[in-house]
Amino acid sequence: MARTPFLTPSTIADAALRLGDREGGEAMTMRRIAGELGCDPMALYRHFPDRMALLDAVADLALTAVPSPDPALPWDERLRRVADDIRAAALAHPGIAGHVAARPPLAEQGQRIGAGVFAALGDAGLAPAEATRAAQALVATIAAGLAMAVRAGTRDARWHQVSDVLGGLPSAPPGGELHTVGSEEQFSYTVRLLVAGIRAEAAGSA
Amino acid sequence: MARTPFLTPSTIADAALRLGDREGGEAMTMRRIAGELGCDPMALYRHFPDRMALLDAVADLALTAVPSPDPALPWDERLRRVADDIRAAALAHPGIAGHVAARPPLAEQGQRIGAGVFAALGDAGLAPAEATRAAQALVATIAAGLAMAVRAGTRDARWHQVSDVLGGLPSAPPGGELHTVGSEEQFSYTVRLLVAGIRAEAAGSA
DNA sequence: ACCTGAACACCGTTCAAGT
DNA sequence: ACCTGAACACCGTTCAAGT
Repeated sequence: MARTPFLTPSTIADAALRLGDREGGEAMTMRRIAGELGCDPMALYRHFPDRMALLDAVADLALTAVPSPDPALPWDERLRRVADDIRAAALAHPGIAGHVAARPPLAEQGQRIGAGVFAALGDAGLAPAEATRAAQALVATIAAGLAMAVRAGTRDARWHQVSDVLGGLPSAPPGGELHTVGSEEQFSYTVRLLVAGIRAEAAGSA
Repeated sequence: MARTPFLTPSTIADAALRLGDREGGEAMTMRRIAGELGCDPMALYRHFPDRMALLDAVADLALTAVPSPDPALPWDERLRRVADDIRAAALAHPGIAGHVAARPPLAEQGQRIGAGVFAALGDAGLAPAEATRAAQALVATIAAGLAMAVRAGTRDARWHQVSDVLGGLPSAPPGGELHTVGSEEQFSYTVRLLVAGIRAEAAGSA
């Protein structure tokens, strides 16, 4: 009676995302996802080769909320916005955010967003080969910032020590000025640094 | 007879690192680390509160090979070198490299290296509060590049698709020019972009 | 003080059937 | 074609003893 009539990759990913939202990332086991759907754990293996592939699909699903970069905006604004949007979309689903950070999705949504990033870098004046490298750098940076946010937001107290460690060094600033590790401000700052580097690169090769 | 007389955090971390080097990261379970030492798995809990804390110690141990940045060098050269050195030290121990990337060590070695980074950023002309933010950005970038290298180097075929995906976009470069995801070149390029951004930031606030 | 051993409450995944 | 159920080979960790 607790069984759903259909089982598709999409209904499975939906159920897993829902479960992760409700009970956290560690709850997303094959057994408990199956429980959410009212089916046997093994039924999932008909639609995904293994657990990682299932989580990849959930991660991609979470990125549907990210708008495609608007070509009417300046390229640097587009890059900064897409970074913020990816961060926000991932953190809206804390259960899968860690997976998004650890394995940037390359499925449907990932490719859509990647194309927007690539176009923005082209408009920045980078040649295709440079744009590819810069896109990888940007993906890595977004992933890293997101990973920090995920851990800072959950129970990794170690991350609060980063500020303490740096703050304890000679000539450190008064504590109040520190940006929290994983904060939106710190994320935006890092992306801004990278975008400034891209601008310098584009100017250098122009 | 297969038992070691002493069990200390240091001998445990050594054994775990050795095991990881020999049999890979997944082999570093409490049970198998204990097997390497010839002791009961529960004996490890007398020296570490849980598995994560043990792996943190192993990760920090792997960073002993990273030289402290040489203050005689220009600040940007110092930053680029320490990034390369961290990457090399982590990849020299593939079993723990993923953990270094996922949880940048904050213990003894991490603090030593962090102090060197902070000093270099001060020499770049950044005020302490800015240097703290930039140091966090650099740590995030190194961690992200390292994470890419770890996955590209092991069995995550998905990562080779990144180039394919970007390469399949309109106006993509000829395939041969692409830097492999996770390569040393791509890592250095990303760090270089960030350092260029830091330089721009320092110039702007000078 | 330090280590052990059995047990608890789980995992992902394979395999042989079921309908 | 699609799903099930039992089983395999593991996990991290708690708890009550041992020496």
